[in-house]
Amino acid sequence: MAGEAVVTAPTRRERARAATVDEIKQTALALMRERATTDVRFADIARAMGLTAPALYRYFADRDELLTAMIVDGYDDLSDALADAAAAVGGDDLGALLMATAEAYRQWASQDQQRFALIFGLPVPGYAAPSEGPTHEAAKRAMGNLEALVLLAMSRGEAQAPLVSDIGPALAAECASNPPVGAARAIPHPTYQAMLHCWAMLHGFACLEAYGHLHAFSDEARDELFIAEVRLAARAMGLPAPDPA
Amino acid sequence: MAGEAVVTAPTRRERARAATVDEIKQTALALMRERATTDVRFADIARAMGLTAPALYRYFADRDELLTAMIVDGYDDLSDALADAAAAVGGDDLGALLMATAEAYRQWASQDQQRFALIFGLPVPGYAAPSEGPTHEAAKRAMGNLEALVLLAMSRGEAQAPLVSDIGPALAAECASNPPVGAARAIPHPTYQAMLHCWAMLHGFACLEAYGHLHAFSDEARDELFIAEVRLAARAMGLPAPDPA
DNA sequence: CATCTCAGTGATGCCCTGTAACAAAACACG
DNA sequence: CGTGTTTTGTTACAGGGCATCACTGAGATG
Repeated sequence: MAGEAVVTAPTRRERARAATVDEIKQTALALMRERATTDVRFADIARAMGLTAPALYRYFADRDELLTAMIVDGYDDLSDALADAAAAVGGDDLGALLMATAEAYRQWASQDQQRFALIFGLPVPGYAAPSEGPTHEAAKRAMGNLEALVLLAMSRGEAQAPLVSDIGPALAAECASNPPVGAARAIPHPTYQAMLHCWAMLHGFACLEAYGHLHAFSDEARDELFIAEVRLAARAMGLPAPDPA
Repeated sequence: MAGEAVVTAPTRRERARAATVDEIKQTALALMRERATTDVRFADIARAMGLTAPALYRYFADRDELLTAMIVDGYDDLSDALADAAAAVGGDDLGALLMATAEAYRQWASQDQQRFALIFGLPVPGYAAPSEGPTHEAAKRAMGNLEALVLLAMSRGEAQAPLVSDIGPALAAECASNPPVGAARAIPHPTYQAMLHCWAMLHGFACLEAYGHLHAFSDEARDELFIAEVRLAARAMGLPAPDPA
């Protein structure tokens, strides 16, 4: 019976539906931010939208399904934020690119604590993340941004030897045979290792700051600290040290 | 009426009560681990203990109160784990001390994901962290361990110049006047900065690993990676590079 | 023994999730 | 325009967790 009209333009109804789905996600996010929690009540979302709770089940089978959708959105948004930041620099200065990407990661985490927690934190109470699912995608994409930077540096001949050159056998084997990220094969292992170092530092800083564990410092001090840390990481990777943004 | 017997030894009843309080927390933790969630149901805890739910309200006014207690315990336990790891090394080798402390942090996060999330993640659903409360304590204590190491290195004359020596004015001012951690005043600012770098890296690695975002690597590769990262951080701080554990 | 305190229970109210049966609006088409 | 279908939303309800209350029984106290 049905099965034909798949490629046609979205009908009026489909557009309305998509808008509602979006409104639900936005409302849920707003509630998360307001309550500083990733634990959203379906009933509250509905109330905030002037609906009754069961209505939402027309759009999401489950509370988990909503969360999954929001997590996927989060991936995309973070990816976009990083890409946009890099694009805004214009492709010239490698150090500036790194700094902009790092700063974008940091900003995103701080301004979107809830989504950051959704993506990188423990699974939300009831939510069981599909194992081997989108979680790995997030990690790969985040790393992918750094990776692109390093590849660019190598192709330009601006990359220098990373600070630590020894590397364990298991890590070397895995990077060569089954690289965790796309083009890892083309990156020298020590450099790859330094990239992971950079990511860990970046992620750690973002977590600590986003969750308020760095609030003993003023905003300015945190900014300075972050810049210095990115410069340090750049040095570890053998990339040119970025200027303070 | 009452108000005298405060310093006396705990009575039989008090001991029983303390034991029950402890059993409740242990049971809750076991359930968290089992279900891979920080969301514990009061009813389930009671069931697991052979009680009915209302009985727990004799010991904790609230689900939040239980969580708060568990968070505080978590701080202490993490602190202890780090201190124990350092103590087990015996005070000789500075590099080994750093490696042991770092490894303890990592281990604790991985083996105790739920408590790690409890301490360093977003506040649990209902729980509103008292601003300026125990959260800062956790951060200070974690940093305190690194701090002690650096101070030890300095007193022994084993500390070298950190890799990045420039430091921003705001950070310098705050370290001097109102140090976020105890003895920061006595530590050169660039070294202090490198310490924070180390902590961020450590925390980031712990988070990524504990929450499964590093599972693209085998256990061995992760071990090697971690060792390399700690050595890199040691170098950044101007400490002697630790041998692989 | 009489009394008091406290751990624990069953019953209860409230709220949230998710399902089911039903009403009404939007749409499709003769 | 009118009729039948799809979609959206509603109310009603079962299931379960949180938290309170009034009550019982056991252990401590005089």
